[in-house]
Amino acid sequence: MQDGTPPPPGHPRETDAARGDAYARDCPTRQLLDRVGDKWSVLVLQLLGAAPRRFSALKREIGGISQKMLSQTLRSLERDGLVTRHVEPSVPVKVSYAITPLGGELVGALALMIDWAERRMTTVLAAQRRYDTSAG
Amino acid sequence: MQDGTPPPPGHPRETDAARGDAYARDCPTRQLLDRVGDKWSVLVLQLLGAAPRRFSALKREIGGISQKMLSQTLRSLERDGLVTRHVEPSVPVKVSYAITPLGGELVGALALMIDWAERRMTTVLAAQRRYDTSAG
DNA sequence: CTGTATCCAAAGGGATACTG
DNA sequence: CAGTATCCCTTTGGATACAG
Repeated sequence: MQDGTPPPPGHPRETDAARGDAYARDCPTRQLLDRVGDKWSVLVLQLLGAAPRRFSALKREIGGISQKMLSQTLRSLERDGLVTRHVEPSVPVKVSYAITPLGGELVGALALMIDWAERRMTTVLAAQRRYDTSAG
Repeated sequence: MQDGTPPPPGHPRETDAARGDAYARDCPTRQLLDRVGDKWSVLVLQLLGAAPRRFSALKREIGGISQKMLSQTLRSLERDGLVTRHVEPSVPVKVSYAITPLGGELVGALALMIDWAERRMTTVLAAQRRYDTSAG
């Protein structure tokens, strides 16, 4: 990586050589994906990005998510400062979640990726089939 | 989801009601994250997005990735049509990987997300610390 | 209604050894 | 050099039961 191959843009510079494990671990992108690359986070963020919702509404709309995972995902997003939690002290209790400004930013930053997925995933699926049949 | 809460933008419409598991499974975003949300794919895509590289170069630059995972990640990206593999029949053999136009598109679509991560992950980390100390 | 706790199966991923 | 195969530990996440 010293003249022929330019480094990829947008990474923590490091002293460049001298260590091998630098690139992966300080990488903010990896830190982000460690948190929202799981099975449900982006889905929840998107829904909350459109409008605040109750726990049960999220559960119903996502469909396929377990109570445990929804709870866990929401707690994680709350911890990250991406969503807020509001408890209405009624009986039974009502809890609603909303996106924070920071979370809204992230949803915005994910928009292009989501767009790409919607336009191109069929192409990817097709490539897979080609690969599987020709090499399979 | 019929008047008060608008649906989030950019999702497969469905017949809307009648099934619970719709939202999650047809979602192209989930399909994408299932493939590139893993530990190494985005990192590899970024590197190859900047310039083609040999297997060993990737291994060295990423540092922390095992041979097995690099191989597996590259195979998966190749299968998805995001990178190409070129074998130079020398002894020992030299294999280099390059991004495809489709893969380049994806790297572009991820740019905003990566940008956000680099600008905001410290904020997220701070939020986590606040959450952890206040809630104990 | 909104969780938490437990149990368990499956997937992810590292270390190591081996191959062309 | 560029993989593949194996072993094995860790993590993820679903099902279920229970609680405020």
